[in-house]
Amino acid sequence: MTLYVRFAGHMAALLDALESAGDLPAGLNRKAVTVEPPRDPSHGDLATNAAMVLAKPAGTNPRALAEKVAEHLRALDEVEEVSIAGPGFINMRLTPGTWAGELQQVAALAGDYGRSDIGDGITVNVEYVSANPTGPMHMGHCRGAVVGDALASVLAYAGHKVIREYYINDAGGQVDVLARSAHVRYREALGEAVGEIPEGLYPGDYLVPVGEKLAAEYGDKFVGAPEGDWLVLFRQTAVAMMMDMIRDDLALLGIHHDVFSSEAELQAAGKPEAAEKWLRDHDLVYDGVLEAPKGEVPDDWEPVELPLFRSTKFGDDQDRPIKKSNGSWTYFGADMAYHYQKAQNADQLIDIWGADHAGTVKRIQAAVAALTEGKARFDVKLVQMVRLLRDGEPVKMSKRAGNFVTLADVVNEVGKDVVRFTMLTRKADAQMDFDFAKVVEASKDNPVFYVQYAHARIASLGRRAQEAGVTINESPDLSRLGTAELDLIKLAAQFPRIVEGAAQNREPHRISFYLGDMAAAFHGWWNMGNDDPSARVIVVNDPEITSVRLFLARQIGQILRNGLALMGVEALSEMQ
RNA sequence: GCACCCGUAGCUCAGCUGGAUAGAGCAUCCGCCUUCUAAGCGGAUGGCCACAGGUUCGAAUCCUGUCGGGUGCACCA
Repeated sequence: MTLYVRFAGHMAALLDALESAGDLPAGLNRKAVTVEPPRDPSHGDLATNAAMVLAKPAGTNPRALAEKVAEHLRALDEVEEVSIAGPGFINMRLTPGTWAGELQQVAALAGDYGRSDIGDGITVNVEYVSANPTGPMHMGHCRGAVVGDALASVLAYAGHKVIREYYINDAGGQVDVLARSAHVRYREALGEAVGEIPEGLYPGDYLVPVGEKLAAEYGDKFVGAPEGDWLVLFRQTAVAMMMDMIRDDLALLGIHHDVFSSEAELQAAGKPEAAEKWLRDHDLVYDGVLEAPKGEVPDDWEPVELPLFRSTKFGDDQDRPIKKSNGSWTYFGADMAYHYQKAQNADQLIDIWGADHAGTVKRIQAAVAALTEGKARFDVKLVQMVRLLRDGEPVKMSKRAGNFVTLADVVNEVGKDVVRFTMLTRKADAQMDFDFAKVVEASKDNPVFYVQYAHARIASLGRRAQEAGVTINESPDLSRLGTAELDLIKLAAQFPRIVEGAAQNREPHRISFYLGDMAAAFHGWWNMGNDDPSARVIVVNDPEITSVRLFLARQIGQILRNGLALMGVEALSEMQ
């Protein structure tokens, strides 16, 4: 059991004791009680706000209550010193042995140090990427892919059951365009000079193999045939091939989804109809006419009666159509049914979306709230755009010409680990620059490098010690840990809390920031050896202190590895 | 016009789901460094947390309004 978990337990037991002694009324809400490291380390190792939070409901004053709490805390073996400060903070300093014990925990738990059970086995469905199956993945998809994947890993590590899901938008107009584009390539494969790809179709070369496959399969049967004869067939083949391509792209990033759901299949199975019926029965869908849009009204706008979902009842500013005037489902209509389906198999849902879809968040949240009757937690994480730069200059892209920067290009140029780490160096809802030059820079400014470098340094230590001829004691005497070492352990001990925070807030970037801090602290410790040879890890004439420091360094390395694993980044044993 | 995201050091960004004196890197200034792994190290300067109210023991954090930036706004996905 890790330290913070244990102290949460101490706290609960102590409050129970105060209750039964009559010092505290029973049944107080303890949710706001925390045991955390104070911001200012000079206050101590741990601090609790218990007295301040509970004093008022208990009808007493914080200092008096703090005194009683402190009394119990002083009785704990692990606690060296307790003091009451400010408005009623209770600060604790822990014994060096407690920190040494935590270090042993890292060694004992190894890859599981940081694992948590706060998820309590809850099933969370994380839907991410869900790029339209009309071409290879480009950099616009990359950040959401990485954030979603890392978030899924963090949630799993924090004790959730996680379903990684991809929604294939294979039912809308854009896949018909894909099929038509494929038809042009099909004719081309049969020897026709098709010239330039017509405006409005997908011009990319990646459809050439699709045309070839269709030609091989069907010969010239559909060359002059009406669209109705081949559209569905071509669409299916093209979508399947696009999905293969996308899966390959994702694999380059180390991303593998558990479930791929098809919008077309969802519709074929009548899921939207079922959702509509349920909503109509609950008076949440009605037939109505929307007002003309505010702001710029499109030229072809005309009032039509459509089946509308009452999203305004859930905070949206307009009711939303679930079907088009031609009778087919809107994207939203199908998506609503899709979310309902996901909610059947999961307790909580998370969608990772590009920020350009921010405007549609409310309606889908409204739909999920309606269909699950408010029972399922549902978060939409918006991921902001990434600006691609090369030496500070924006990389020009034109989607129409088909020369967008593909994900594969970027991964091939800078590597999977650099891409993944960099995508997590900013919180998801902040815009980000991705500079090809900077992300591979070997300097302190580049967190990717800095963290890897720390890990590589640690990895090299065992080797070094051996070369220096120092005999290493694998179970060293940890009472020889000094203040600088204990400070490192204190930061290391926070890793489990960071994981929990990242999981609860759905913010995987916290892991990368923490790893940056941990690496910086390690480098700082290491650099002490520059000025003072006796502060080095390897002290040739003192095998015991060398063993102690090596043990510590290895556990730091373990934590860096655990954190990097959550981000899907491999830890390097040496820098190239 | 409306909605959403954002506004923290000169710049790029953190800020642990309300805690004590708001942090890091870069830049600037001052020292040091030829090494247990080189791609540096230590220190200093720098803030009305956009602004104004409110909530409470306590606010960068929550609420309301204002200003400023970004994005999106019928049956497109």
